[in-house]
Amino acid sequence: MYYQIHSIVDMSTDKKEHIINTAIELFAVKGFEGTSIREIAAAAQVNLAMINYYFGSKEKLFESIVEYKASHSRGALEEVAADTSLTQMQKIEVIIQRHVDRLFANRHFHRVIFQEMVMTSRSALQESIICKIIYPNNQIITQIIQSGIDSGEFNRNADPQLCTVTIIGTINQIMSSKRFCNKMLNRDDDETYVPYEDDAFKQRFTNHMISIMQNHLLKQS
Amino acid sequence: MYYQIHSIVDMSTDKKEHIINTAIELFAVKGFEGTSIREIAAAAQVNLAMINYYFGSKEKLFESIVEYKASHSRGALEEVAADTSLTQMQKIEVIIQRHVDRLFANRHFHRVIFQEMVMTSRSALQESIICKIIYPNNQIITQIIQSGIDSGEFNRNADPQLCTVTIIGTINQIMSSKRFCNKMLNRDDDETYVPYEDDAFKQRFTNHMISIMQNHLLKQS
Amino acid sequence: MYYQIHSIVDMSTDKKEHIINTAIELFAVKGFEGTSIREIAAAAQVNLAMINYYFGSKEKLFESIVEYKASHSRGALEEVAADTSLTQMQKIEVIIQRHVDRLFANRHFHRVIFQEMVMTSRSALQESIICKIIYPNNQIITQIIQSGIDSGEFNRNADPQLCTVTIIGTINQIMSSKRFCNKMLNRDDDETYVPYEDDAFKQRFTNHMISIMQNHLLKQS
Amino acid sequence: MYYQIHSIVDMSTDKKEHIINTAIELFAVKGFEGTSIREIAAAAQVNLAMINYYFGSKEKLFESIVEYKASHSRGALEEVAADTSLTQMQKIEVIIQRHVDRLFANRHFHRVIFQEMVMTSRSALQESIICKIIYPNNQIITQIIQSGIDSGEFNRNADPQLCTVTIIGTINQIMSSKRFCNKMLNRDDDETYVPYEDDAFKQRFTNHMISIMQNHLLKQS
DNA sequence: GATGAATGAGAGTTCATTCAT
DNA sequence: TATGAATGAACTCTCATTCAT
Repeated sequence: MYYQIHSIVDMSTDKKEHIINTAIELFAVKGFEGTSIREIAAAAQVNLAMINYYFGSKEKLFESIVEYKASHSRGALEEVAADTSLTQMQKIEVIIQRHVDRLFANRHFHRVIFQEMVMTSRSALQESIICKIIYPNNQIITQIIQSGIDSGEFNRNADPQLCTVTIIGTINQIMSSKRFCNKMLNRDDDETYVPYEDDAFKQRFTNHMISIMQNHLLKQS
Repeated sequence: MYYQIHSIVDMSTDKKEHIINTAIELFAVKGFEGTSIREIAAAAQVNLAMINYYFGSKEKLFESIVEYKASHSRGALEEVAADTSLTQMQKIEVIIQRHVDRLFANRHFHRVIFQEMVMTSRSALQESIICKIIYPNNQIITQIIQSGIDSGEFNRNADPQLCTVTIIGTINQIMSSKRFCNKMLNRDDDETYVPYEDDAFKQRFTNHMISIMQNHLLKQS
Repeated sequence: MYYQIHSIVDMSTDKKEHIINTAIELFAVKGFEGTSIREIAAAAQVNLAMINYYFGSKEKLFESIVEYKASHSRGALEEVAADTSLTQMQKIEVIIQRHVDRLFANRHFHRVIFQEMVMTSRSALQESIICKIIYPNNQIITQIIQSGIDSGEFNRNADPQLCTVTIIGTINQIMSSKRFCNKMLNRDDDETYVPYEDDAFKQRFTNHMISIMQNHLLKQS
Repeated sequence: MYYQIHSIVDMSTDKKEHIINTAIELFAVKGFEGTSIREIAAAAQVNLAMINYYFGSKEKLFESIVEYKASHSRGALEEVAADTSLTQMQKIEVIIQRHVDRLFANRHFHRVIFQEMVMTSRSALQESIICKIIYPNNQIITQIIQSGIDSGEFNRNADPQLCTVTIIGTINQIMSSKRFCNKMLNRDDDETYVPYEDDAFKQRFTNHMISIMQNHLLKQS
């Protein structure tokens, strides 16, 4: 009986997570405005009113998604940044690698976040996304580059802020649309090809990013 | 009577353009889903039914926007690509410069296009955006880089397709959100600052992009 | 064909009035909160969206009712007040007579207005009801009584403001509930008896009101 | 164990009263329809389901309020009516005085009752309000007046039933809306003025009511 | 006895679109 | 060509209530 109670408590948490994960997929495909809570409820096979019951409103559901994911990914980059056994360039390399890994694996969620960041309306959402997710991560990268410049490891002409923009902008561009990605890679004839699931492409992309940053940041002998 | 018809045609062309320009601004601010044709009609001071009458539907209005803008910007890059007096690196530099210029000047329109490209639903829109606007431009850049590699001007390890992604991804990242941009530049305390109107920032950004590509593409002596 | 067009234009106005009249009856029976615009639409046999199309919102529909009725009843009392051929007491008598007549005839509308005046929430509605309908009428009565006192026709101990409250409060009490009214008159056994349609009762009530005010206002010889 | 049960019973009685008092205040401000049991539960800091558990439904909660208050105020008027040391006029004076006192002090509750009496729907509520609270009180007043007429103390032309309506109608009109009241008294500029808490106004109002009834009921020598 | 979770019904509102003229 | 009127569908959200524990 205790276990029964326990499992029900879990079910409640599970249900929330279940709704969140369903919502992420739908938001990723159809956008925030384009997805109705009716669809989410239907897809998650829960009552329509449950969503407002749990999250309060559609916007708050979105914010819950942001909180949920932010809390699950926090500390990934800090660890690397704090690792004194690595050169700054090595840190950048590891961060690129991990970032690409993470985004390829969570591409649905990432697209949701990216879409809302791009949207000018719904300021509250944009604000929380930028402040809670995007900016903190970017700041870590910027500071590593700044440290590299200060220590003489990196080219003093490099622009730390814009280098960060290049790193995440390139990744975001790749993530922004499967169709765009395939078109660019001349794979648009193959509907079934998903670049984000192709390890070879992931390696190729990671190499490109690392190479770009090495060439730009490192002093040339 | 001929003149009458003619003037009416002109009037309706003007009206169409007027609606298109109004719609671009609203779509840019509130997104496609977030903007109702009621709002567009009100802002353009035309009858609500006019819009469906002229464009058929909301989606077709959007496609008209794409067509309209694509037809107005076509041939800008081809000219540069065909200029035999320039080295491939110089072509890249010019293209970066012009692209940044153009996007900063038309940032409202650009954001609309970008938003819809990111959205996975509304396939028809995405298809036409990618095929009519994004891909042709990218292809030109990719081919220039390929030519540079083939001629030995560029590093043979460079990845032409991903280099193109880096160029437009970095710019898109900057364009995607004023708030993000200001946050990155530590200007988020100043609500009135619009980076896209700041020539100094435009220069700084252009320099960064050119520098990145030079360091990456050019062989190091 | 011209007449056809004309009749259609009228239909539009008619439809608005039709909706208003339907809404008055429903609001009177079930209150503002208790009546859904779905019910109003069904009862008026118009499309649900029409109501918002015409009136903007449920609250604005109510305000339209107030405006509509206020504009139809304006000037009824002013005329009496301005009639110099009458003594102040005669004016009061005529006003009581007409007020009772009017309210008995429009008891549905009156109950709606009264209900919302009593409701503390929905301040905006209350405000407009009091300022546009109740207060102006009351002010006229108060001023007549004041004039009577000033001219020596009325007892100087009378309280003009509270006398007005007595006049309209007594009528409102009678109008407030058919069931209450019948209970008071020991007619609660007869479900079909509608006091507001009984001329004998109307006369009895009018006489009572006039008698009360005569005894209170007129100096006793 | 007995004590435990006992204490729980006491607790639940307290809780019931607590809920009732919270509900009275909310109903008075926002009306019956306008107040959700969620709000009541939140304001009373009890579980939402508690209210249905204790009272069965929202309507039954309201009836409980009526019962509760009716049982707490019963016998106030009977006492006066039965007092043989008073003339009928003195009884009317005392009743007016006490009634005004009681309503001014319990104006929140009174407004709830009055609102629901005015509402035509929810017959059951209206029925119990009229039968359990309003009618019994009114009947006492009516009978006193009838006794005065029969004994020759009062004017034989007076209408006992309608005189009762005038008494309670005037008071209800004053109680129905603070805003109306202040507007009538030319105090609508002062948001903070609460006439029901102003002893001077209470005296003025009581005097007016007594004066009206004296002038109307007493034979003029 | 007491409660958090869950639900179906219905609320007001807004939408893109169509129709009659 | 141009438009005010009208519509049906769908939206988010809140409601009173119930149920399993």
